[in-house]
Amino acid sequence: MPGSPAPVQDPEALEEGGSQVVKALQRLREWILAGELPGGSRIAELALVERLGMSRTPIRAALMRLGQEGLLEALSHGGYAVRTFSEREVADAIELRGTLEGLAARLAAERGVRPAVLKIAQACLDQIDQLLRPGALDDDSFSAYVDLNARFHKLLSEMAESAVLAREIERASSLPFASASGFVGVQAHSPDARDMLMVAQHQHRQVLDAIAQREAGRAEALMREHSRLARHNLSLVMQNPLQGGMPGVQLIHSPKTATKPLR
Amino acid sequence: MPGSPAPVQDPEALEEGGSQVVKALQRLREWILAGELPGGSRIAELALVERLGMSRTPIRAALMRLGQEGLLEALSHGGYAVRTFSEREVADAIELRGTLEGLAARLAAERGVRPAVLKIAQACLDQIDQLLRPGALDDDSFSAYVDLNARFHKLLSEMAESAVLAREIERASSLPFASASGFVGVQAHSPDARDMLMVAQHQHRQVLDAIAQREAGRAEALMREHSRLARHNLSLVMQNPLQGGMPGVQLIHSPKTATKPLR
DNA sequence: AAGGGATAGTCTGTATACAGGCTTGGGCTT
DNA sequence: AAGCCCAAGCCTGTATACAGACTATCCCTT
Repeated sequence: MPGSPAPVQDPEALEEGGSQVVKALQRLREWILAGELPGGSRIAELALVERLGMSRTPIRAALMRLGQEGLLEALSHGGYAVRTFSEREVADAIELRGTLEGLAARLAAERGVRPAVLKIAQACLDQIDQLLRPGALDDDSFSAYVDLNARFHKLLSEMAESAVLAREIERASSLPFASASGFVGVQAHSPDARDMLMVAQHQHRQVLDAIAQREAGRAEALMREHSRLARHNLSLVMQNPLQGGMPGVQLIHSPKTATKPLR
Repeated sequence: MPGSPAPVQDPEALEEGGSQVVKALQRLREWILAGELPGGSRIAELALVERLGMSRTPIRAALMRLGQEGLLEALSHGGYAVRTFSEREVADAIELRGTLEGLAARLAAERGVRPAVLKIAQACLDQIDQLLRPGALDDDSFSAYVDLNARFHKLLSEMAESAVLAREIERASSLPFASASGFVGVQAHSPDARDMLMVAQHQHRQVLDAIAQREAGRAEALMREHSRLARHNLSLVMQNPLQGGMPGVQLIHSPKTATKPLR
């Protein structure tokens, strides 16, 4: 009998994170990327009811959303499983993001960008330059770089002033290893780290210049090429599986591991 | 008291369409594209409970999904509204699809396609040729063309053998006016109709040839250009708003109509 | 008369109950 | 001993109940 008073919303549950659905989304994403909920494992809603401390309804909503995001795989007979990715699928996802960002850069160049917006982006790049000064490359700098890099990429996607495209770029970047900043930390402690970031930063500058100069084709090509850095980092990780580089790596399986034995 | 027996699933409800969620999705899409549920109007779940004859749970699932598909807009204070699109947004969506299909064509050309698959695509184009023989252009032929055209585009997206990309192309084509076949019927009764289809068919042939010859750049450029036909049809519709061309046109508003007064 | 506040109605987010189906384990048969 | 059948348990899809919040209308005050 549902008549029991049952506080519909635990006050503490709302403390942060808005609705229960949002909270479930965040926690689930964390768990999947951290490797709890290992790749390929089926997700039982009831288990999540316990672990998340909420009812099935918001959990189901979160699972649906993660399914459409691509982090979960909808099983044919109902339910979800944590998805795994082949190296090629990850490479394709990176290529996809690069293509979309290239399109955004091209549209921005063709349509023109307000000087104020260009200024903001340039300021963002200036901050990155500060971080990359020789000898200032500690962990904090890396973390700051990741933030600024994400910000610059977001600014670029907004320059096209296309809600449709911006949304799709965000979608394509939702997989952590497809996102612009996903693999940056891979060689955080490699001596080559700074060199690669310098290359990336050069590309940032060139893209912004191309957009400012209304050189659409150049802007597009540059953004595509820029995404190849992530792909390079991907192959580094796969060849040399040193841990800790990135959340979610354990979801990438080598090609020979069967993709389908899930069920 | 929920103890009432309450047949959980009305047997008639299952007759066709699988689960209730799928049924709700189909009906809602129909209604939105047919112009019931006009653009901008808020969707009340309870009204749908009556009209769809099912409970709120599957309806909510369908609404969530349509929201992520882009046909509905999530309101800030909860609930959904039927989304409307500016002409530029539609043009961007078409450009997006063209870009993604271009990427698929390029990947297919780079990676190579099994001869058997190429044969199937060629057979598909042969069938379209048959339809386009002079003088055989009635409504049935148009309907058949739409089907074959959709099939060819789907074959192309599969040639890249990238699940990630195929999925994204399907997503980008989910808006009817962004899909490859969306605007085909626009000038069904125009004297120029056959001419344009001939152009499209020529591009189909060239793309397939480029892929077979492993000419990746050419394949990509051709698919992008191919999407410009849809964009041309879009501008035709907007200049000359003769009705009946396509389901969902009423969701496209002229740029001056405010986009935000929803709430 | 106009504006502000209070109240009632409606709606969404969440929790829970129920039914059918799939999976899994054990027992039986050959 | 191995394979098949049956039954029990769990799990998902669906329906419904409840509580907080927003909206809109109406009345009161200035």
